[in-house]
Amino acid sequence: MTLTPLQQEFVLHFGEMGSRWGINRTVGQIYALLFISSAPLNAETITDALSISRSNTSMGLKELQSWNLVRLKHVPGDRRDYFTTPDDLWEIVRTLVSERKKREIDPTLTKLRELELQGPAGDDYAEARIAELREMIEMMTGFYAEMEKLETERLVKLMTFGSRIAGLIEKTGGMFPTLTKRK
Amino acid sequence: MTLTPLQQEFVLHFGEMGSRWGINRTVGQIYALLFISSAPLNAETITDALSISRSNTSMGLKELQSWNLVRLKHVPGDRRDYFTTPDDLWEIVRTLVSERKKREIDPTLTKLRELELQGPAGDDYAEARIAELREMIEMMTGFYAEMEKLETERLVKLMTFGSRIAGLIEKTGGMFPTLTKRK
DNA sequence: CTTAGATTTCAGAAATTTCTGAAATGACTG
DNA sequence: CAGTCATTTCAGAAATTTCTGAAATCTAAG
Repeated sequence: MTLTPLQQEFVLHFGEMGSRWGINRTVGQIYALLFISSAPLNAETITDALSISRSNTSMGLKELQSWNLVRLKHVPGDRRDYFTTPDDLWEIVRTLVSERKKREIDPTLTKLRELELQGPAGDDYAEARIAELREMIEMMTGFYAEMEKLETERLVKLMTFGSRIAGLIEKTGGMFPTLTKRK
Repeated sequence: MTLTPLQQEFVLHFGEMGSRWGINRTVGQIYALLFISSAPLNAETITDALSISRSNTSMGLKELQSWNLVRLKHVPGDRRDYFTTPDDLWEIVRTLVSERKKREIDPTLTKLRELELQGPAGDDYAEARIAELREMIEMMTGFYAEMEKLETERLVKLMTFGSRIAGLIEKTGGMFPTLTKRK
């Protein structure tokens, strides 16, 4: 398969960006290619579209699968595996956020709690700082847990009118007295 | 300077995590060390607390400065540079988010717009996909721009009562008619 | 059971990133 | 403006990550 110039440039860009994230260039390229392909692709096709080795493709796909970022499809009468990305961009974003949280945030939260449990270490400042950090992460993950429950439609509304919401808070003292009275 | 076991473990953890982000181990460790130190530290101190080379410390600090994650202080009568992290965790988070946006999101948005301007490339699916992605990123960065304006206090409220807000949207038809009538 | 894809694994090669020590630069002090 | 201390730069060394080709494994079909 030969890529159109548009595809080519898109794929290369995501390869570059991939490195700024935690993922490597090839994985970024594979993902980008699947993302802009209307039909599922098999490993062979990816391999020659990106001019990489077959084994590299295999590892890249494995990595993407471990992130839940690609879907496996089967074409009747063909026993090769075909891959796609979900059509729904929101689904993709949700997956991305949730996986990054799992890998980047959760282990840290666990570690911080662990450190706190080890009890007073005679280093008040460090202890206070760790507690403070843990509390902030807990607040943010708590918020995230709530957001996670919302359907796409409401999330879009929230984002589209985001800022007004904050102003709105001030006007809801009656509904949520604890909300405006706190602190 | 010798680290307490608590500091040691904290620093090592952030070194590890650093790699899962885009930053390297040493940079993560330097940041972690500054974060849990009550007073500003100079390069020499960091160098021997972490057992790394002086030049590595210099490069790490430079990197952290380019991220705006670290503040330079001066101790009267001492001409060495001293470094700290901001006391306010919210400030740190804001910086982090804004820098990551600048490095990870903005260049992609620019690239996508650029690709769209190159005009019809006879690849309808890819073009549609790119437009869709651009729109989503625009919505999210728009939302972010609004959030950025909020003071900490309101942000905390928003996060603490996050989920209820979404429910609230439904009840504000009178205030924001376009909000509930859309689509 | 055998054969023919298809995919995965893995050890080493290649590429990239990180780290170091030495030298260069900068900047304050007497 | 010479001397001292602090910081930065940089070329090469060391470490790590990524990639490849060959071999191993897996799976469906005959």
